[in-house]
This record gives sequence, structure tokens and C-alpha cells, in this order.
Amino acid sequence: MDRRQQKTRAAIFAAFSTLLAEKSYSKITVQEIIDTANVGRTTFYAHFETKDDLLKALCEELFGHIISSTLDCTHTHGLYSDRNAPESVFCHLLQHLQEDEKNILELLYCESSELFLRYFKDSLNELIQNQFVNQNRKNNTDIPQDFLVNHISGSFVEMVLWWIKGRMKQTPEELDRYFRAVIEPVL
Amino acid sequence: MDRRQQKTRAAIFAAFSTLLAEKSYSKITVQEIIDTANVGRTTFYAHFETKDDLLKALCEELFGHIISSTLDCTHTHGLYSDRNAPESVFCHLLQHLQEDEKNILELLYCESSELFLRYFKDSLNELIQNQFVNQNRKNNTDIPQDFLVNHISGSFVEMVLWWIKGRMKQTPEELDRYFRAVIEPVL
DNA sequence: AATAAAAGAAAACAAATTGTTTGTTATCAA
DNA sequence: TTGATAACAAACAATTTGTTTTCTTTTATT
Repeated sequence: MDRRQQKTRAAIFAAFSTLLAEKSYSKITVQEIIDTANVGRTTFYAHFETKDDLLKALCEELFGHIISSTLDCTHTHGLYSDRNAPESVFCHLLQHLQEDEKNILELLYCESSELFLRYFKDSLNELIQNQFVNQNRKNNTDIPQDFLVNHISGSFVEMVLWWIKGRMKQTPEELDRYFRAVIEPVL
Repeated sequence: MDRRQQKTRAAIFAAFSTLLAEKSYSKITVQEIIDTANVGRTTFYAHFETKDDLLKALCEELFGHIISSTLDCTHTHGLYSDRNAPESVFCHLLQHLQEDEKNILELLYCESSELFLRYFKDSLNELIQNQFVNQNRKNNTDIPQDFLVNHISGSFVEMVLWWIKGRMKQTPEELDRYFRAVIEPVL
């Protein structure tokens, strides 16, 4: 990609992030993004069709590598390979979040965090779905599989939301223990 | 309240609901609401300060009575009074939703359903919180109580979302059974 | 039935936002 | 070096927002 394009893209992402830390998504205007990023009006629209489009792109940029890195992790271990194994997929995800390579946390700690977590949940759903298929687990209960998949990814996302809103006082390992406690009985 | 006010309020709510069935919340303009409701511009702003304000009012109108009626229910039984009792609080809530006295379902089956369910979750959180306090339950695990409360209300809302998106194929009783299966081990 | 108070309507308003177009300049990659 | 590409500024029509002003209609009360 053209070096100029990279710069503008980065500038717009940065401006958008800055604004999201200040105010909610719905109150941010394209105009403000343009001003903050200090790019021409035409330039913005050459990169993104709408504000929603920008949000989507940012989410992909942010969650893409976390998810794919986690996917590698699930190839070696399962969702919860071993009842005592410290490296569960969920712990992995939480650690990634806490390391915060791409300043995700600032974004997640904002009024519009739910917006981001919806994207996150979609990716998560696929990931967990695959796990179920691969492990080819038989249901001891007669609860539908997609209910369980939704329950797990949903609970995880709600937990992250709770974690963030509570100013992330717990370590990823602690959280993972809580999550195991409420999810393992189901599996 | 003045009969005229009631009528306008109802007209605006109806218009808003109609529009929500067509398009997402963020794309609905105050102008459209005014046109659809067939009320004067001044009138709208006399009732609601902003579109967000309207949304909030609608949510209170919709969920208010469901929650309070459920509150009565929790006074007699607990969250899950008896392991075999059919009338759990959750089943109660789901039945209320399905009966759909106030056409909530049309609203929940729209692009912006998550918006409504956020309001719902807040009410739910209080309700469950109170249950915990009243029952004065001792934790056999060392999982924090507010984690559990969030887990339960979060899971419930995610389940309802899943239910609605899947076109509500399950009965409230079925759903309640699923929910018990994944939640009771935690309690 | 008369009346004062309250609510609604219509029109106009400035200010801001959106998405597009046009012509020009700067930067990149080969 | 040069052709292609991206960025820019300025202007644009259309739309939206929230407010103000004036006038009409509907209530509730006497």
C-alpha cells in the first residue's frame, strides 16, 4: 500500500480513537474526525464510505490479530485442554487484551465499548463453534449446541465488559478462574 | 395527564416503533419521527429533548411493567425457589416477553435490539442483585458476588438476543430449562 | 356556557453536517 | 525523471437540528 495511504489511514484511526475516548460514537461527526486527523474532506471519503465503515475497519484492525493468534492456540490445546492447564483459550484472550499492544483498552473503556464487543463476540462465536465441531463432543445434556456456543461467547463478552467497567482490577488469571468456575460445569 | 399529551406521546411512540422495524436506530431522524407521527416540530421537542431521550422513555414504558410484575413474583418465590418449581423468575420474564402485550417483540426483532436489551440488562441486574442480598446466600466458591450477578443477567440477555435472532423457535419453558442447565450449577 | 390555561401547529431561522464535485498540488514508485 | 496516484482546498446543494414567534385548538374549571 502507498505510504501516503498508510499515513492517512493511521491518522484517521488515531483521531477516531482519541475522539472515542472523549465522547460516545453516536455523537462523533465525520467533520470532527476530519479536523482531528487533519486530513482533507475528500481524503476521508476516499478511504471510508461512512463512519460505520470506519468503525468496522478499526474493529478488524484491532481484533483481527488477537483472534488469529488465539486460533493458533486452539490448534494445540482445545478450549480447555486440561482441567488444570493454565493456558486456556480464554486466558490467552484476556492476556492479549491486558498486554494492550494496540491500545484496545482505551477504546474498550469508553461509552461505546459495547459496540466493539459486538464485533468481538461475532469472531468469538466462530472460534468456539469450530472448537465444538473439532472436538466432536457428544452432549451429555440435550441442550442445543448453538445455545451453548452462544452462552459461552456471550458470557465471555459480558465478563469483559464487567471487567472493563470495574477498571480491570482483576488479573487475567483470576478472571479466567472465575470464568472456568461458571462455564466448566456446562461443558 | 392531559388527553392531548397522551395522544401525542402515543403517536410518537408508535411512529418510532414503526420506523425501528424498518431501519436501524442510528439512521432514524427526528424529522422522520415527526412526519410519521404527524405532529408538529415544536410538539415533539416539548415532549422529548432528543432522540436518545425518546428511546429511554420508550424503554421505561416497555420494560417497566415487566420488571415490576416480576419483582412481585420474586417476593413469593426466590430466583429459583425450588429446583423443580416451574415458575422461575426467568421463565416468568420469558413468558411476559412472549405474550407481548406491548408489542415489544417487534422492537426486539430489529437491528437495534441490542440497544433495548442494554436497558433490560440494567433492570435485571438490580433485580438479581436484590435476590442475592435477600437470600443472604453464602458463596461456596470464592467467586465475587457481583461477578455472578453480572454473569447471570448477562447470560440471560444474551440468551434472549439469541432467541430473538433465531426467530423464537423455542417456548419460554424450553428456554428456561436450557437456562437452568447452564446457570444452576453456578448457584 | 364562558373562559383562562395549556397544548399543538405552521413557518421561518441559523448553524451544522453530509457527501460530492472540480481544479490544483504534492508525493510515490518504477 | 516521469507518469500515476493520492491528498488538498473550496465550494455546493441537500438535509438535519433545535429554537423562536405567532396563531389556533382543545381542555378543565367555574
